[in-house]
Amino acid sequence: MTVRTRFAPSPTGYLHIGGVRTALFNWLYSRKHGGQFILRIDDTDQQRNVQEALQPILDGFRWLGIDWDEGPEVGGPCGPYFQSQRGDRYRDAVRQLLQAGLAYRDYARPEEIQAERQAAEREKRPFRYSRRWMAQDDRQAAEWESAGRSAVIRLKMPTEGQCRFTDLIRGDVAFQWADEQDHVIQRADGTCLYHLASVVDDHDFGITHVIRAVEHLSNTPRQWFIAHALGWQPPQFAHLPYVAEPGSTQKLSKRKLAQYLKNADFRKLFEHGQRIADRIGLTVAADTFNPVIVDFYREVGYLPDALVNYLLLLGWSLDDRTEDFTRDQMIRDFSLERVNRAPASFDPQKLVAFEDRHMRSVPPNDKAAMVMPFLQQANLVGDSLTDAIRQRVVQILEAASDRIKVAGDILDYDDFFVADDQLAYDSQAWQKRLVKPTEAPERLARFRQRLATGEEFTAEAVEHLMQQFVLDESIGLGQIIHAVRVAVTGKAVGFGMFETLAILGREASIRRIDIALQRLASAST
RNA sequence: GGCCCCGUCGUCUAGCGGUCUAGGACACCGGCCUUUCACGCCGGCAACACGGGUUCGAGUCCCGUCGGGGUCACCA
Repeated sequence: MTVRTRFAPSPTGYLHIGGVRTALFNWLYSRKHGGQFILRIDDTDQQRNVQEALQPILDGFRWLGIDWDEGPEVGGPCGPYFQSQRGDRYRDAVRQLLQAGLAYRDYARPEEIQAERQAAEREKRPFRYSRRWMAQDDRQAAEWESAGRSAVIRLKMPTEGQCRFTDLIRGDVAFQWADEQDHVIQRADGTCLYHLASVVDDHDFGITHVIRAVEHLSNTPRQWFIAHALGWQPPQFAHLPYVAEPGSTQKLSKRKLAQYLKNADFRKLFEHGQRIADRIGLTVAADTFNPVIVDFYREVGYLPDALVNYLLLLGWSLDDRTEDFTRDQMIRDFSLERVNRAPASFDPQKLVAFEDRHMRSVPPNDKAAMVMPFLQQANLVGDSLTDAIRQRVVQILEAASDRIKVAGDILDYDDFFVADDQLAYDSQAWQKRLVKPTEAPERLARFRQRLATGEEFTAEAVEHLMQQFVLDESIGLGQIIHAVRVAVTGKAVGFGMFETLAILGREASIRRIDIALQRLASAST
């Protein structure tokens, strides 16, 4: 039998990182076994604009390189893949359940159920609905209806024995039927609920393995019951541990951003992203610009492969040392047996380490392509890219090497793209390197004269020049280099000084030093 | 509270009865390198929740305790 797995997001407008991991494991499992991965949209309870709320999710998966064989935008033989369009199918199933006597029409009012529940609580016994308003036949139903009542359909769950099944991750599990409820599967208005819909879809789509978060483990008995009641063999189940908060064992939530920001590592991750977002004028939407949501990583220029690689290792491992996986390797090596049972907490530092490592292996031209949109959005380069700009970007990338961890980090080197007289100076660096050392301006002026001489203006040539200058002045390299750096980049830190000057070129370097000297002169008068 | 799940360094994990004085990675702390920031290299700190069993032998099996978490909808 062909392996068929699925991921069933509800259209909420954002892709949660825990959801991505679940989807990834499903995708990997299907790819590993030469099967299919299906995307189904759980919009049974959605009144909002589904398409609009779905787009970010589909975009997220595409960006991550998690493709689906059937589902929205690609179709497939089992469609429609939107639950909102499958109501008739669900109602057929409910009818079948009713006929088989495994579901019933319940005419209880919500407050009546509530009263029973409270009574049970008061008496400290587990609640289970009495079936007081279960219609025995059509006559009784008609009677209650004429009394102004309406019916929901409930499952007629077993009251004794247990539900047993083998979970591919957790092993044998058992639940007492007596602890289960007669869950509602269809509302009075005829719409059906998640559990029913999910079981019907899994069957209709030929899903063989349901790989989902452990939150669903306790839902499994009722779904198991529905499947059997409909005469179907339930799929295999595999319940993944949830992804926990940084530094905690609680489930990661997209609603607790403010709380997570108290965690230093999480905050650093967020603020780094936020700086980039500010620079490109990204209107930061509070509910999606959040490291718990995938959009965050795409917007600031993370590598999808790094995110995926990190997520892969959150709850799964191959052995005691392998950490870096290409897509092919992860497909080859993935297995449910090696999924962990304990929750794994989201560690921003480790994610960044993966990003860093993956970024190192990106060829310069690819990196340039990644970085270009950020320069454009920050208005540092125009929409049409000239060869000169491309060349400069590649030079910067080479000089910066692994200092650029995410594509948006290119903005740390904005000084290479602004006009010489528009350069912004870090005031602390300015003070420390140009104002406080009283001899700095004059020395800088002398160095500027040297820069104007010589033939070539390569990094090597500039280095030579500076070494000679230091000898002649009988000073250490540090006594000139910092002043030059602040003068030409405005910043206290950067990559190699000689590369910096070479990329800037002789003309701009000299002009920037002149501008800095003028500023110094006018400030001291 | 009922039911269920989980419990190895700060974090992700390896470990499927002896080779574990518990291995790797990230982080952290030193040192080296160095024009800054990084990188790199070298070194270091750091864990089997606890208590009983079983066994010649337990991180590994069993029971209990404690701790953490999930879930208990006419949400998905």
